[in-house]
Amino acid sequence: MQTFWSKGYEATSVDDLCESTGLGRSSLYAAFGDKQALYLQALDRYERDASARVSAALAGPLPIRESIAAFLSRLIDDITAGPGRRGCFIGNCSAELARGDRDAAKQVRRSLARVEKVFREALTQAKARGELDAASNVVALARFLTSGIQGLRLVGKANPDRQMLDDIAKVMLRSFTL
Amino acid sequence: MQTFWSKGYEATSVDDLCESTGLGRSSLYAAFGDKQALYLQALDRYERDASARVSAALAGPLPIRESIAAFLSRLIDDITAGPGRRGCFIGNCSAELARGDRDAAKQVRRSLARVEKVFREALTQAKARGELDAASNVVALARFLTSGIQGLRLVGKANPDRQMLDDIAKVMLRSFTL
DNA sequence: GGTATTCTAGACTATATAGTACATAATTCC
DNA sequence: GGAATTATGTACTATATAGTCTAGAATACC
Repeated sequence: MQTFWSKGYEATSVDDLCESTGLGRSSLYAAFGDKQALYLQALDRYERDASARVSAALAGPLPIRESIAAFLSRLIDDITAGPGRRGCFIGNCSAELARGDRDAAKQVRRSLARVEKVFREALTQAKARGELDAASNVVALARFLTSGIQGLRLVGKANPDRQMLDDIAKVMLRSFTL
Repeated sequence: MQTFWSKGYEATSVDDLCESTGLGRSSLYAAFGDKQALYLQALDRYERDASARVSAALAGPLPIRESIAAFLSRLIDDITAGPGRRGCFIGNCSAELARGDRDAAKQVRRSLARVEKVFREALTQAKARGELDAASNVVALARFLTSGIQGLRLVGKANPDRQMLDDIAKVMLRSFTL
């Protein structure tokens, strides 16, 4: 997963995968099928990790706006201080899948929908608690967040500048004031 | 440019480029240098086109919020009805190449900065005309738009669903009310 | 019109890559 | 402990690819 995430599908060779997994070629093919199958499994693993992270960030007792602010702040930490310039694996896949890989496209849609759902549910609860305007469209807000994260990670990949990313997050957060 | 845009760097072969340009191999190499040089030139061309499009969209007599709304609407038209699933060439490059190619990463930063600048200048003028809150941070707003477009194009690439993209644009626009 | 220069097509080279075959090593199971 | 099964290392195949080279066509120049 790390290797595909860092290098992308096309730029990752099976030899790279053997090295990063420590497996021989035969074992790799026996365990995961071909390169594309392994890619999809890596993507699946990433999806679970990522949606769990979002879920955990929103689960606390804090008001939703604070939770989202903390989540975005940690995201920016990761972009600027993490093992740089990898972006979001799902976003990378979406960008690269111009190749015409229908399976990968389907999985990207599923992953994005899953993240959107986590946001939507948290926002729905927050709205019920009165933390959001009663007229708020939680579906639209969840979609906005999902897309916004992709934007942050993508521009942050090319230019991991905290001030810039903080600016973006700050404007995003204004959509979640009561 | 079209070919690199549609297929990405790694997935585009020199044969593909010969076919789409109608040039033979020798002519291609003579005219543009190697594959990477041609890629950077294609990216440069895209940057000029894209920033000119943004510039034109914001130049009219309409209030800035209307201009941005119209721009986003046309962007969504393009994502949903255009020759599908290509995303933004700059964003694709950021996703694919920011990993190792320093030149490409630099050009992506420059392109994003150029778009940001176009937004910033238009927003500054709009603010002076009283179309934005006097306390607006036009730099942050410009960055937010630049990033937001990347997000739209990226999620729209995987899932060119107008309703979803309209939802996102709607929330984005709320940041530009007086 | 003929020579010099530039351009172009396609063969060619060297290399990298995905996937397979097969022999050997490890493990299981009785 | 030994046979049967499973896992693994490595050589191999077929193919694709970036970039070069050369012979010949097109063009420019006088």
